[in-house]
Amino acid sequence: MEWTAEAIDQLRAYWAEGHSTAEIGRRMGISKNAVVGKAHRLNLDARPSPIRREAEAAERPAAPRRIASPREVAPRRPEQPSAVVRPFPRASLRSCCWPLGEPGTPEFRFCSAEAASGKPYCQEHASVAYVKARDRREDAA
DNA sequence: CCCTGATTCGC
DNA sequence: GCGAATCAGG
Repeated sequence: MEWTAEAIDQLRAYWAEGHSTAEIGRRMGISKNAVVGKAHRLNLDARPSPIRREAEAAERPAAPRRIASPREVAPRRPEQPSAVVRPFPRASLRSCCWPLGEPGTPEFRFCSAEAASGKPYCQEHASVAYVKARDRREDAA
């Protein structure tokens, strides 16, 4: 591509009109790379780029930015969340989550009896939930 | 897979 | 200086 003054004017005009690099390339019969390359060299206003170069961004920050004061700053302990919001106060007091009724109906609820220790179900439902493999044959799929 | 723009680098 | 190749996001 011979960048005559006319060609450069045309590029500037299209660029100023906000055409995409590919569109300018189409109109001028050149590649969009030629357009973007020339635009870059002419220091035309950069378009919002869709990309963000991780490689550069990741390499650069090695440059230490000295903004902190020379004085040493007391180590700041991150504030500990004082209370984690838990749906249940204590694992040991968990209530049975065996479903009762038809899901989606107003009657649907969970058993809510006190769960057997370490299990999500109360004693009664745990006995239903946990079946010895040997006794399960007739229920199997 | 289409689009976008930016950067790189051999020419 | 040029622009294809490549990258990276939509």
